[in-house]
Order: sequence, then C-alpha cells, then structure tokens
Amino acid sequence: RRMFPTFQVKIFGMDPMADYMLLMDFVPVDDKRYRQVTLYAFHSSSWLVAGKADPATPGRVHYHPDSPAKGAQWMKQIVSFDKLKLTNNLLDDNGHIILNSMHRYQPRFHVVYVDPRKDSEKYAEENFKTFVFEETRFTAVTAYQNHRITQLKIASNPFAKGFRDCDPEDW
Amino acid sequence: RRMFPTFQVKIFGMDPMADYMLLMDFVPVDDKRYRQVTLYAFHSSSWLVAGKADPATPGRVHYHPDSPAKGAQWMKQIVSFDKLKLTNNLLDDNGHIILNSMHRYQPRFHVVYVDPRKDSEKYAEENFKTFVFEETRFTAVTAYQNHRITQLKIASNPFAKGFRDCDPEDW
DNA sequence: CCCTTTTCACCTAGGTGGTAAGAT
DNA sequence: ATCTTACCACCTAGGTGAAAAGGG
Repeated sequence: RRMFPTFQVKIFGMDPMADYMLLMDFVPVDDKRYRQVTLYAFHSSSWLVAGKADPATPGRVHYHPDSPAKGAQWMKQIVSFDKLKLTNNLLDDNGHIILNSMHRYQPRFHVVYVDPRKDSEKYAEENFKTFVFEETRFTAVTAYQNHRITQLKIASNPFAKGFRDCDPEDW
Repeated sequence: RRMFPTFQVKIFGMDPMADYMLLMDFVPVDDKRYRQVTLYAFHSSSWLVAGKADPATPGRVHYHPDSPAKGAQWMKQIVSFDKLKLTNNLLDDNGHIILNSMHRYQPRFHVVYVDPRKDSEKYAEENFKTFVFEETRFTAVTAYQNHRITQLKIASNPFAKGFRDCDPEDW
C-alpha cells in the first residue's frame, strides 16, 4: 500500500540545467522486533521489544517517477513521493519497497547528479547526497495498533473519507 | 476529451541507447467546413461541404508524456497516445489539441532524435522523421452525427460500458 | 434545422480502514 | 493473545454518451 502521509520535499540549490535522479530507500532504525502490549484497552496499548530483528533482504530503492529531470523542474514545486508503495511480501514483483512488519524504519532521500562526463562512474561518490529526516521514522505494521493513529489517518487521507463521522476541520 | 480510439504505434529501428521525443499533431485535410444532411433519418445522414474552413490558430503539439526516453524503452512495447485530448475551445489552457468542429483532420506522428552534440540545432532537419497514416483521418465533431459511430464507440470504449445493451463480443 | 454547451448517471481504475477468518 | 490475510463497502479521480437547453 501507499505510504501515508506522503514524503514531500522542497528543493533548493540545484543546477537548473543539470539532470538529477531523486530516490528514496528505508533503513532499519535498530535490529529489534517489536510487539504490542495491551494494558487496559486497545486505545492505550504500547510497544515492547520482542527480540532481534528478522533477517532482511537487501533494501529496494524507489526512484521518483519523474527521474531523471532538470534541476529547474525539481525546484519549481514541492516534490511528492506519493507513488511509493510499501509491502511485507518478500516475493513482491511490483517493485514496491519491502519492509518487515513490526520493525522500525528510517526513510532516506537521495539526490543523484547525472554526470555527463564519459567516466562518470569515477565520480559516483561525489555525485550524490543523502538527506535523513528523523521525524519521519515509523513502525511498519499490517494493521494499526492504536486507535488514535487510525483516527488521524481517517481524518487526513482523502481515500478514507468513507470512515469519517465528522468534519476533519473540527478535529 | 480524449481521442478515441487511441493512436498507437509499434516502433522498430531506433538506436536503443539514444534519447528520442515522440509527439503528435493534427493538420487539416482540406480547407473545407462540412455540414450534416439528414436524408430519411438520423441513422442515414451524410457529409456535405458547407464552405471554406474556419481560420485556425497555429496547431498545438502533444508530446508523449514519457518523452524523452531511450530507443530501447520506446521499442519494447506498443506506444499509446491515450493521454492526448482534443478540444474546440480556442482559449484552452490545459495544453489540449485545439481543433475546429466539422473540419477534417490528419493526425501526424513525429519522432525526434535528441542529438547530444553541442551544435545540435544545426542538424534539426535530419534529426526528426514524420509518419502519416491516412486511415487515421477523421472529422471533428461536438456530437456524433451517425448512430453507427455512437454504437461502435459504446461497444469499444470501456468508459461507455454503462450504455451497452449487449455483450460487445456479440456485436 | 443544425450545432454547441452543460449537466448527469454510469462507468473504469484504484486507494481507504473495517471485518472476519486464519496463522502462530 | 497477537499478528496476518483476503475480501468488502465506500471513497477519490476522472472518462463515457444521453439529454435538455441554448445559439444562430
């Protein structure tokens, strides 16, 4: 399924005439597996370390579908990764990002400069830059473990409008 | 509205590693305006020349949204111009192709080689090729003038399924 | 009479959490 | 008890011709 909320960035400082690829990947925050503990009721549950992380295949990468594009194009509006999809299916062949459920992840954003020089491989190291926003960390789940997260998503995701019982503005 | 049926081409002979732009435009078949004459009933009407063509603004061009892309990419499957939209609104600001209703048009398909040389403008003449398929000529209308065309579109366009009264396979 | 515009019900295509059944 | 899967009603978003109203 789509990652929601969508990762979005506003970009400055590119060479307007040069080509860039924009991509994202996800790295584990720790090597732990989490589990849920219900204290009094479903709405007041919390996370507990449940042991060592499950083995993970090498992480996939999601290229922004507009890649490659000129710096001018990327900078002129907010770049939105709304086509990025997550799955827990290790055999997925739709190119979605594979994550282990009940594990914590850190999304990463990478900018790759498309070097027009013939021997561009030599400069690979200096031709990309990675950006990490720690506030975008999350726990992957197959079902929400917290009613307040569910309500927040129902209130903010337009595709969940069918589950709203009041105006999201009043929320 | 979308042009339907969609213009589709299968491409051979490109340089797999080179970049190409694919685009379409529409040229008048003649300088005539047509009108409808109903003989016995709506289902048996035919076209009549109604005078000289209306003045036309310079024709717009529709770039295939995947442009630019490598030859290998274009050749590996049928290229479909299903995002191309037609309008009769001279003030259109959605980038749609503007046509005069009741006029005849010839769709054209252009392939532009993206020349990596610095002085590529010099070679513009030899870097593109135009293909015309006369069987794709049509008369632009705001409403269908022939019941059999209407029925053909209802039978073949998936978005018109609501108007079908029998299985299109039996048609 | 011929043509154009606007609105509409009815589709395609696909993104939501709910729910019940199943797995561990 | 906790987590996963499959299916569903209900949305968003947008492409159809029908029909009615309007223009010349």
